Amino acid sequence: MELAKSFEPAEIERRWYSSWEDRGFFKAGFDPDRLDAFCILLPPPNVTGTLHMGHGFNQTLMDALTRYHRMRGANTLWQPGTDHAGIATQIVVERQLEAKGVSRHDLGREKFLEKIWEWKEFSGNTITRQMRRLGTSPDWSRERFTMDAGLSETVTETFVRLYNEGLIYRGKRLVNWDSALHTAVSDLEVVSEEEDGSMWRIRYPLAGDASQALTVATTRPETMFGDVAVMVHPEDARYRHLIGKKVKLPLTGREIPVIADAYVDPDFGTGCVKVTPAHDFNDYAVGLRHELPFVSILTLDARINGNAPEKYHGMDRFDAREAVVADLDAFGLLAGVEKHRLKVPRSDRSGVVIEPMLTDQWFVATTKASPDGKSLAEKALECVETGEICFFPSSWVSTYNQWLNTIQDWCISRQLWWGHPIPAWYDDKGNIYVARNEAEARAQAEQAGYSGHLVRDPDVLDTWYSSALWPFSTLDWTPDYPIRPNAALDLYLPSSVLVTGFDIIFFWVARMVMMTKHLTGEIPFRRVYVHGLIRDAEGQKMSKSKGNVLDPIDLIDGIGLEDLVVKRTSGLMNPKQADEIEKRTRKEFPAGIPAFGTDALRFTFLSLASPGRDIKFDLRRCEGYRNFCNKLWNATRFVLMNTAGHEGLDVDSPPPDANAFSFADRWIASALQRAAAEMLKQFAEYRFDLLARALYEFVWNEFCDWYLEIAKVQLQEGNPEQARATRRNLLDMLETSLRLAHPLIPFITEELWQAVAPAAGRKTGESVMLSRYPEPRAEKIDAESEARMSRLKELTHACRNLRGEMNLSPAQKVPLTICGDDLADFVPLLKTLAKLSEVHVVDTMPDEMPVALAGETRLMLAVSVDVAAEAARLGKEIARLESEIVKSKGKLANENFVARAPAAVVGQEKDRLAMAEAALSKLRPQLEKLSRSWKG
RNA sequence: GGGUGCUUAGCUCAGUUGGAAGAGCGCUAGCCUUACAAGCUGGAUGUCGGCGGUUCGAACCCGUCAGCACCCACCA
Repeated sequence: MELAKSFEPAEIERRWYSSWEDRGFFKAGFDPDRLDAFCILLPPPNVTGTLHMGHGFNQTLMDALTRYHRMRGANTLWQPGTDHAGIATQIVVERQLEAKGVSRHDLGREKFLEKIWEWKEFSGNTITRQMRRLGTSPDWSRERFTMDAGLSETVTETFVRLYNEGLIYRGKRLVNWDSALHTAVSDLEVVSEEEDGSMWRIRYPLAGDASQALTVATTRPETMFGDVAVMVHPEDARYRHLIGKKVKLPLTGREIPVIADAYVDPDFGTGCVKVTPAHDFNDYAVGLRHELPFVSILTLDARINGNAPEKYHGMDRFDAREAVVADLDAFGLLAGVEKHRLKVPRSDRSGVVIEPMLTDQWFVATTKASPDGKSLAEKALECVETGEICFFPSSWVSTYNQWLNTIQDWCISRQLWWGHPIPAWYDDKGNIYVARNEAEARAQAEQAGYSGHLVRDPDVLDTWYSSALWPFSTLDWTPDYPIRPNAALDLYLPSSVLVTGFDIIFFWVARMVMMTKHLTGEIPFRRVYVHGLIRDAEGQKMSKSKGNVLDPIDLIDGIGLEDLVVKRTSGLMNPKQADEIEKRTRKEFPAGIPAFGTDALRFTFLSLASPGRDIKFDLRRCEGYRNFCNKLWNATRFVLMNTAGHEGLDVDSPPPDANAFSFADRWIASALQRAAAEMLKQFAEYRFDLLARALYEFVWNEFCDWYLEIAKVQLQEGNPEQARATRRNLLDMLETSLRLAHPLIPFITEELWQAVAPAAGRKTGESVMLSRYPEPRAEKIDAESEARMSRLKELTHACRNLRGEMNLSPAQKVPLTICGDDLADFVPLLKTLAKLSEVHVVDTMPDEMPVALAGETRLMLAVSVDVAAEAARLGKEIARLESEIVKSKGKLANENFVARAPAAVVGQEKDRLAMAEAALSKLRPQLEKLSRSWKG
């Protein structure tokens, strides 16, 4: 098999993925003989979405883990699937209809849902297709969708259970209302940003005495029609005498009481607060405390309703604000207005200002005790507290705890059409029947003595409700498990590790723990690995509107500048940004983006995955790791070129004579074991950055830089048995390295392994995926060979350094004279590594120049020398040694140091001093001789 | 208001029980040395954010200040 001269990823990737998938290599393992089970849940991406860098990163980590455990022989399941993403998907399809001038209401619910299903069918494979480009290895045959029949049944079943346990309830509550999307949203779906606004001061005249007035301060004057009180601090001397009196609500004439509540901060605003319980969360609490009425003054699309004076009916809330202010001013009731920075709550999805709105909604009671005595939140806290679930890095525990300790009930109903319908039916009188289906609901109603018409609740559930069930719903959980057997649940719940970004710890992680623990009694996963966000090279979040989005597929395949510009500037919400984005893109990527291939991209993600950090994605890193792939590629070419056609290299042929292996052969085997052990350790600790580095350093810095060069010498100068040993060792090291690297860079390793493994005597036709991950073998660690190797490296560096300092051309081979014991093994290697014409080992050094030191060994290159430059070089070195000696002596003279530091540290210091003094004693005479010859 | 993380070479970042600071990229000098110019060899570069403390010894532990980023709650 001939390898191309350089690594060309595109064709390789195309070939291998389908071969793996077709041969069923990703399928979940159910082998009872295997001891370990390893399971990862794919955080289900939006079914109609496209892959972004965050997915790429997240999935690369999961795939590395999955491939690793699979190769180590565990039963493995990477459970894939997609999410229906209620609001997001509905918005997309509504926009498409809008473009044709049709609204969802024109179509009606059923037709609209049909349209969404059509869109799902059309675009639903995009993201899973893209995942395949990343080389991911989930069990596609088990792919699930949150709205599959089975998963939907689980949604219904769990809803009914939780309702029957009193953990789901319906009630009229103040909720976050998105007036554009016409739905409630949960607390987590509201984002507050500081914005410029105004604070108006409005006089509320005292009832019966218009000469007196309380001045309230408000940022939302239009809500005054819903005011039911004015409150002051009970101790506030300015207003204490007015508590219990009434004021006249301007523009309406309605009389409302002045109440006292310690919630008021006397130093803020005017110290008088208007109380609007139906449109403000704090006021809502005040209203409950003081048993005030709740007056809602807005319609569901945020227009003024009939509870306000007629003049304002139907006005948009912001128009009403202006009108109210103007009218107050006209009546002389406006006391003033100031600019004011305030946090404005906006809907995460639509961007409109959230309106607290009193509506009937469904909630999960997160802090209410369940029948077994503990609330969902308590159980979720307990799982982490006991260590059943561990976070990596562990610092996320406090975030998790803090949220669960202050959690509010979770609003799970959405006034949308796309999602899981709520399994509740109502009779004429509004009685609720929660049931698995209409027949069951009817039975309940009849039992209650009602036989009339039942109406199903029109709402659907929050998308995150079904996501919270993901750990067991995807494993086809049934209510009668474990009576009804389910091997997948037996083996894969709890899953091993959840790999996710911190942005969904609340949305998803905490809720999975609450629901899974309560409903199945099991934790959903044993570990949570929390990674950072991928940002652009400047550390900015990637977003379409900033035009700084990178598409992982473009990094794999490459993209021309013009295509990239078009991609980044089309479909913008605000087309005005296009020019700026185009300019920046042209500046940042003047030549577009080259094709790096999947393996390079994966290796980059892994290398950047340091814990507790967001990632500034730098294309140059990607380039560096593509080069690494190329290095591996060419190292393989070298090995194959030098082994092809030789006999006795496969593992089944008799092993070479033990002493045919050199210390270098044993050293590289030892180094490989250390690398393998390091990889295992770092896999266990989720230090993907460190394991990528361990591999990189071994392959490039040890195997390629040193061993391959040494192997050249051994092949050329060794006897046939030694050459055979070297060839076997080359194949062995390389074959093992490829297995070691496979979970990180699956495509290139498979391609190369197919050529290397047969040469090494492993069966052909198989896949590196089916091979065993290298277990570190401690007996291969060879300290003596390592010591000899570091000696050789030291000598080589000394020679090269000398050459460099003397400006010798790499082409110029020079003779070396060297003084020391036990150098015989090194001579032939040194000749090649340091480009020497010959090497003389002598007992005493002749008086010639120049001389360098490697440890205590003196070496000399026999070349004519620029005496002045050489004197300067020696002088510099001597000065360095002298300062080292001063430092060491100082330390050793410190009684405290000698007395208190560990013996090993003191010993180390003594050695250091001895070495420096010995070196100095050799260099000083050298410099003297040099100066004499210079003068002479 | 509460909480978290970060600050190390020009850039991006490692530094795992405290023992004389590392990598990649970039820079620089020189090389097409038959695996690789996506490469090889040599070189330069740091008061480890500031200040205090603990210690024989601090990038690392403690305190404090500053800057940056983020999360949660939220003052009408």
